Amino acid sequence: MKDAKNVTITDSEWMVMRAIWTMGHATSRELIDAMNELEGWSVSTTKTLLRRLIQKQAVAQHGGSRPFTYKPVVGEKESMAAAADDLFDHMCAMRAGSTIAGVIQSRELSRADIANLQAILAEKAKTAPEEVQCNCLPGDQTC
Amino acid sequence: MKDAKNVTITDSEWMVMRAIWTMGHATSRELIDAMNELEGWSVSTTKTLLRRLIQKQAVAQHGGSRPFTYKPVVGEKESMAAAADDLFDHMCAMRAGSTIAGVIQSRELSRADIANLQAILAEKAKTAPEEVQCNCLPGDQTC
DNA sequence: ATTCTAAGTTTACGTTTGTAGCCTTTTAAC
DNA sequence: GTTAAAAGGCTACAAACGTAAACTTAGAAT
Repeated sequence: MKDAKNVTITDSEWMVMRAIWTMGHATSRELIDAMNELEGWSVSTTKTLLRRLIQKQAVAQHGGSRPFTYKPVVGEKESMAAAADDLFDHMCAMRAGSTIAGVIQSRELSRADIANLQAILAEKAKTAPEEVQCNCLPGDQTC
Repeated sequence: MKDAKNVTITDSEWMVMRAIWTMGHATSRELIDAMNELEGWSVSTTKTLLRRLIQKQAVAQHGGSRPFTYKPVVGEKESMAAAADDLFDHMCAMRAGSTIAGVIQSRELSRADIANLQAILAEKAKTAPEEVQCNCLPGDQTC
């Protein structure tokens, strides 16, 4: 799998990627129909997005003749991690904790998810610093 | 404080907001200097971003005469929560857990942050479902 | 009162994004 | 073999973004 870190997927493209990831592989027809149903997009819109995704090598065309099959090149998990990292990179490091707290509260998580997070936190607690510094401006300060 | 949900802050604008949030309030001069040091931006660039932030009412101008003082209208915490929610809204609900796990692992968290997250998780565990459904396509399926 | 300068305002411009129409090949059907 | 319907490709176009130059006005200094 290609490194998702180097591919920036836009909001609209993200919708197409979700469909492809879920389907595993799909023809343009299937994607066009799915996007039409999901987002109300016209045929052209999905085609354009698909083309752009191929251009940025997030998706690849397979099969020698029409209709081609389209498959993801970047993984879902990696792409999501990259997007999340990107977001948190833009935010104050000091506030990451409370932002994560908000996300956890607002999302549905399975028992397994929660157990996993608890394990990670327990491990992380061992080496956690007393404070995290604000990294918004040069020099130390609190935001 | 204005509802951050209704204001979309772009990546560049986000940098300016961080500075304003951290400073609490600032003159354009202070912001221009900070952005120049932080991002290497020209005077004009910071001025443009500031204007756009005022336009979308994320920042307000204060004081009757020059130089004006600029203050945040939207809160940092709310804006971060809105941005995070926006991100997770675009992702498969089924993968939220592992994405959060990735974030927690890659970010620095204070002891207090961790304790807080643990408390939230303990509470959430009480009513957690066995599974979270994929919500990428119409109809049930797994991605 | 005049002038200089910092602060603020207008305009600009290439790129990306969201959204979509139209043209051109294939393949499938007759 | 000719034709119609898909699939694919090319073009378009307004809005948003990132980045910045040029112009104008209001205080500050003389």
